[in-house]
Amino acid sequence: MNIRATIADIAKVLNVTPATVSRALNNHPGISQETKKAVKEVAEKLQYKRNKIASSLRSGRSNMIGVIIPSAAINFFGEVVHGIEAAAGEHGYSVLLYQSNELPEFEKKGIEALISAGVDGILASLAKGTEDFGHYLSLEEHQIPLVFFDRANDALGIPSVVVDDFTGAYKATEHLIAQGYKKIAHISGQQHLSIFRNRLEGYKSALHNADITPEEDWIFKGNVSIAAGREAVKYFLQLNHRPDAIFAVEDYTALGAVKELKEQYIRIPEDMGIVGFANEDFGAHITPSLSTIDQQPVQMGKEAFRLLYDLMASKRGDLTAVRNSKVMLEPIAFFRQSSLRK
Amino acid sequence: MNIRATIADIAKVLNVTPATVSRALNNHPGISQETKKAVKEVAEKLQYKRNKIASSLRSGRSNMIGVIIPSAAINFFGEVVHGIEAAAGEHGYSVLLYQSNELPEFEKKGIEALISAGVDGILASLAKGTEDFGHYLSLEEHQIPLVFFDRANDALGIPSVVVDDFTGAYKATEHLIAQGYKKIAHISGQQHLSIFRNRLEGYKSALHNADITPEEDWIFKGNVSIAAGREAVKYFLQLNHRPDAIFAVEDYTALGAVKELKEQYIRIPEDMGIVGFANEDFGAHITPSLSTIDQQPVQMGKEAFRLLYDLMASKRGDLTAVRNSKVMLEPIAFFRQSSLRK
DNA sequence: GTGAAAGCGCTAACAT
DNA sequence: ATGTTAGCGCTTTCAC
Repeated sequence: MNIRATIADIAKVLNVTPATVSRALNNHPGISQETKKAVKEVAEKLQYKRNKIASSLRSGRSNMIGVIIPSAAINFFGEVVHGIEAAAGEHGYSVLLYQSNELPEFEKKGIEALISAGVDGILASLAKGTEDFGHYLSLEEHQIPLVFFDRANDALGIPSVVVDDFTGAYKATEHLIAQGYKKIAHISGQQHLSIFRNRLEGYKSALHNADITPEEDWIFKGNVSIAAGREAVKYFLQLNHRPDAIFAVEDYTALGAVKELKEQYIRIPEDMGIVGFANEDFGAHITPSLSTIDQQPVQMGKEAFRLLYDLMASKRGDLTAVRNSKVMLEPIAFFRQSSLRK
Repeated sequence: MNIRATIADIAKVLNVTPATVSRALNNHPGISQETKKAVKEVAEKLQYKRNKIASSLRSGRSNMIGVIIPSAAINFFGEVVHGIEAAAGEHGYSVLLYQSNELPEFEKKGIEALISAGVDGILASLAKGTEDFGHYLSLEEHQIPLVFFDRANDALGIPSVVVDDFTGAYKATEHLIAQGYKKIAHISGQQHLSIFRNRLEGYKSALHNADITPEEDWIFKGNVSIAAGREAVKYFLQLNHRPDAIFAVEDYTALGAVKELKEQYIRIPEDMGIVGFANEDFGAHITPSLSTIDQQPVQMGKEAFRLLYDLMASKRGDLTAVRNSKVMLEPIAFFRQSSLRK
């Protein structure tokens, strides 16, 4: 069986037309059960596999979606992709993956590649540095639906799936307060990404509700990286009113903070409590193990696909229904050694 | 510009035929320079993008390759993918990524999906559990070239790119000997994967060359996981001649060992030296930091693509030239706290 | 150096 | 319930 069987081959065997075979294979309504059965049997016997290329060309749909992630090396995104793949698979969609490597130029190239690969829709999580969204907006012209997950920008009116960052940050901060920490600092991220802004707000709100007025100095605006975590710690340690706890916007930043603190022989959690965000794999393995907020990545992937699926279905129709829709997932707290001093 | 420009549109503007435009765009020899220039200018102006679907259908080539990895969450594979993407991009190829999640069934599904997506070639790294290679061998029937990277099986006669595992293991073991460890154990992996077998051999060889005769007990055959590392340690610790160092087949296994040792209050590296393999991200972050062997993942990805590229080029031609070709990369040692006691 | 014509494999109007 | 026909956009003989 060296050459692939086509619809015509099946048609010939059964003395029907290719159109009938196509319809049978696609479970069209107006085809008799017997014909469907017969067609499928022959297809099986001939090891027929649908030629997606031809199908796409004719139908204008590819049953492929594109996914753009900053980096597959970040565990969280790997998990989201699992969720996406699971949901996509259920609906007969394949997933094309692209890594932006946190670079806007790569993002742009990725989008172009996905467009010309003929994907029916795109799921994306923004690179940290992306501030110009032109390449994303261009998808509209191509009638290719787009859904953001995790790293979204609310101002664009593009549907998104995120964890409830505000609540997550609130929980983290509240927990540090409950552990008896008094001067809780925050290492924040790029403010053009909604998720980072919302975490900052959640942090502020928790302090406010506990009648704590944060010093200006307690908020360090970094760029979300191990290095930023280290810098932030250096900065905090030379303050007059040195903080006694840090809520970091994200686990890698928290990791940088932990490393720096250890090198400076500051005890965690005794002298400084730490909570991160994202529940990255390494958090459970480092010493002390890292408290963090889980973002339900698999669930996030599934929801993101579901949203995109609806958009693709209603493509030429009522887009406004899903416009601006935003799915929020509940964050789950994992408190470990780095913040448990009681 | 809502609807995509086609070759026919360009042809109309220039009063030539679509065939000429196609040839100009593809830099065919028998087309005048002026025509090429004119065509390309109009294409630019009309924002023409080649419809890859149509192109694929007609030419039988898609300029896409598929990559199957066990898990994007394993850092190493993410890096390899970077390398693949870089090399592929240079040659105008896009990359379709599939995660097998270490499950042979998913591997099979992935291959089928990639075939029907019309990829021109496949790069794959085997799932740990894969022992039946039928789905890979079926690619031959489809004339789709295949190259393994990292997790290969030599017996299949399929070209592969791997790090020189023997030498890497040798270096790791030699280093432990140099650090004064006397009873060096090895946690091994599934023996049907060449890389794991070769690491075992490298380990044995280094011991042999140092006139150390390994006890039978010192080799623990695990399944490459954190859990396996823990089990191995439990096993080693109850031996009469308890080992004083462990060379683990891979970093996650080493991590399991480290965790277990720490829980049992056995000091690393004083009482037990540890070396892993793969240079996973977390290795630099845990305490103590993990000694390991880097596999040059980016380079590996680039080489793998290059091999596949050659295979795709010589598709109908002389396949035997590249048959069985095996690229070996030099492993690079990173010795950190977990094995440095001098 | 360029044109004419055919067709990759499939699907979707329009018939019947 | 099925057949007929046409064509998605491109590439590739075969002409000239």
